[in-house]
Amino acid sequence: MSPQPLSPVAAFAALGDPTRLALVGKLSVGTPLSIARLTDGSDLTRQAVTKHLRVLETSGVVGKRQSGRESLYQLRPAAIHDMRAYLEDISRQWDDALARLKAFVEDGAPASD
Amino acid sequence: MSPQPLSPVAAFAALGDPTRLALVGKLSVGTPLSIARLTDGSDLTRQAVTKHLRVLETSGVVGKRQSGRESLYQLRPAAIHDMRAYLEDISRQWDDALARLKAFVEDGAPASD
DNA sequence: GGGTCGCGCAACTTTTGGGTTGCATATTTC
DNA sequence: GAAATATGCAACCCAAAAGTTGCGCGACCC
Repeated sequence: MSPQPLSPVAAFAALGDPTRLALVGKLSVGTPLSIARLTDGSDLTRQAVTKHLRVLETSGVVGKRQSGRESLYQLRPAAIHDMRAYLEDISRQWDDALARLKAFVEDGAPASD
Repeated sequence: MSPQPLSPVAAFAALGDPTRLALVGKLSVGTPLSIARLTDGSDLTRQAVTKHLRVLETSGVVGKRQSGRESLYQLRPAAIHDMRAYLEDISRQWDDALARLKAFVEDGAPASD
């Protein structure tokens, strides 16, 4: 079966490449696509695309399914969701920090514990 | 001034490294931190950290400010926000696609135009 | 069955990235 | 002003990533 989302790092790294992000874009339309299909628009070799897909699959961003002679790839929204959650966590921490700072400035040094 | 968020690709790539993601984590507490401060926990050289910070800055994830002899780095929530928005866009496209598929299955082929 | 289509594997080349070391320089501190 | 701090810059090293080519093989179409 497809690997569950691993580290957020791997997922971010997976999207941190123009080719792979483009692939994710194509897959975001929902329809499972074959390697040949995914290679079409690009100016890369099928092999290059294959390698990128492997990276996306390993990081849990996409899933692979075999259908006859073709390998169909599909987006895994769970991975996307996890990344979003991670970023939201960072945002939240930041907002909390700002809120504490604001309180500190307005109320004058509150008890620190 | 600090560069505005560039491509989402650059931002994702910036977070796609354990060291840099850790740096972002440290900076998410809100307090601006110097390079020496950011290097403390790590087992890397200050130079290595400096390079990573440069990547984070170039991609717009963090901002740099000079204070005397030290360089203070700070998170740029706008960049984080942009990444979230990007991921949400992908999620939305996916959900829409699924909804269309569901409608198709339940209602039987609706007019396609 | 023969031709074509879609892939996988392996070997190899070329960039890019992560890290280090060494040295120079501006700021602080005493 | 001397010592200590906090950085910046440049040259280098090594490993990993991106991409290509060549070849073999199962799946499909007529």
